[in-house]
Amino acid sequence: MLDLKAIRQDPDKFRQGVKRKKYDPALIDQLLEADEAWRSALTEVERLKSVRNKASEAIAMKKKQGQDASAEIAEMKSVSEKIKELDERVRQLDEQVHEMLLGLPNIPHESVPDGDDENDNVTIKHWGDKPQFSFEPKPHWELAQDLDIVDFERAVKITGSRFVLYKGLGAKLERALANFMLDYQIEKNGYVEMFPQFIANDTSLIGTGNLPKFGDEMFKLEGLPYYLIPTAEIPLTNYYRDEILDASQLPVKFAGYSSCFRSEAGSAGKDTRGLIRLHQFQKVELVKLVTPESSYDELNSLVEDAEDILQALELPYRVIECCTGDQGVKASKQYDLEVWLPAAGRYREISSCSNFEAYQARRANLRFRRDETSKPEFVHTLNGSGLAIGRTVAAILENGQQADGSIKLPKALVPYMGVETITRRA
RNA sequence: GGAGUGAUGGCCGAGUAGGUCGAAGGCGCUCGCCUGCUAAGCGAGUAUACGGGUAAUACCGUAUCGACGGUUCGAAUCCGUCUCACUCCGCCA
Repeated sequence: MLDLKAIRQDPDKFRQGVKRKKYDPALIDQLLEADEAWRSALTEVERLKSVRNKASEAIAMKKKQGQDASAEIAEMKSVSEKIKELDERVRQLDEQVHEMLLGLPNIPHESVPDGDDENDNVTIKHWGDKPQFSFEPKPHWELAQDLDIVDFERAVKITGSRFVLYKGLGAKLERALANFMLDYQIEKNGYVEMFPQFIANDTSLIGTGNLPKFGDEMFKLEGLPYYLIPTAEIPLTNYYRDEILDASQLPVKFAGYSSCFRSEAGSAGKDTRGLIRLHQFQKVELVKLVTPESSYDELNSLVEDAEDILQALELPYRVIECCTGDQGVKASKQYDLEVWLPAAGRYREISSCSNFEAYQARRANLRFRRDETSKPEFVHTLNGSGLAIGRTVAAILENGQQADGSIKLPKALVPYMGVETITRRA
């Protein structure tokens, strides 16, 4: 959510910001119009309430002295009715303004490159050497099925399409990656480990910006205002919702492992094979709550924290700075990490790291106080995947494959896996 | 799932025959005083949001005693619904 007061003060800045985000700048003017109507109604009803309060006091005084106050009471009766009507109008207008505000995207940081879509993103870094094969590299789903470490067909029987079940060393690889990623972030980068619930209520989802606009991307529990979380960002960012933190608590750094559930509405026909796009996947998510002045430095270090994992897993990747048109709606600035998938012959997003500035903090009422006497201020929130585990499995399989179909594992995983290669069980 | 109790400011805790209650008192905290150190003592202050106002303060107004709705000229106080917490019973990993 954007700052309404800031929009009033400098509408043009927000018209342009919204436009850069590929939203209609007229939204700002509509908002200001509704805001104006709300404020004038509010001023009027508050004036009437002031009248009423004074009259009530006078009535109380008269009664105490045993005098008759029926004239005043009769007069106030009509005032009260008017207040009731106006109160309702104020409520409606307030709701309208609030909804419009919730529907607006965050505006991009000035440093973000302009662009329409992913083609305008800027590659800012490459890391690692793409593996060279003396044979035609296989896609990860073939490797996995040949090794009998995932089962797509039976997963469909159990649930439906876009689900997968890991088996044997595949299941162990999932678990090993989760442990490795968590251990790394906790021990090396100072994150606090969190294991959240996988179901969150609507208020939490409004707090992070997934509602009201993106309800159809999530699975909702029937008859309840509860959703399966699309990412651990939801519980971790909402952990301190409606609280005022002490400045000494910042930065808050959480690393949380969870399953993530996405309905993948509108992606029919895309990435239908393999581990790339599923209704359920697991992920280690990094979330930070920081002071406003430090948030861009914190974004850089967040990207590095995610890169650490890719480097430790010896996976070639590149870092992309997302252009204004390809950023998430909530983000002020966003970097994506894309891992190399040799069989596909392309890079795929494996982590997305964003600074939301106060966009989420304002929605979730996440504040901090610099010292005892200062006013509460909104924190800045950031998050990034560290990493999406399904796609990491895909990358390890495709990059580590050998001529005989076995998989050479990254050294960092050997202690977690107990083997150096994944081979087909006899 | 059944039965009961409760929800007040940063914390504890008063406050129901409705009327200066934003709310007594205590603790904590901030500032000042005092005391050759420390402790104690004394005085003052100490919520949040929104609107108006201002260069910014000041200031003015409104709202907030779990949430929502109702009664009333007026509600922390009365009525209804909901949420949450605690206790007991049942059930379960």
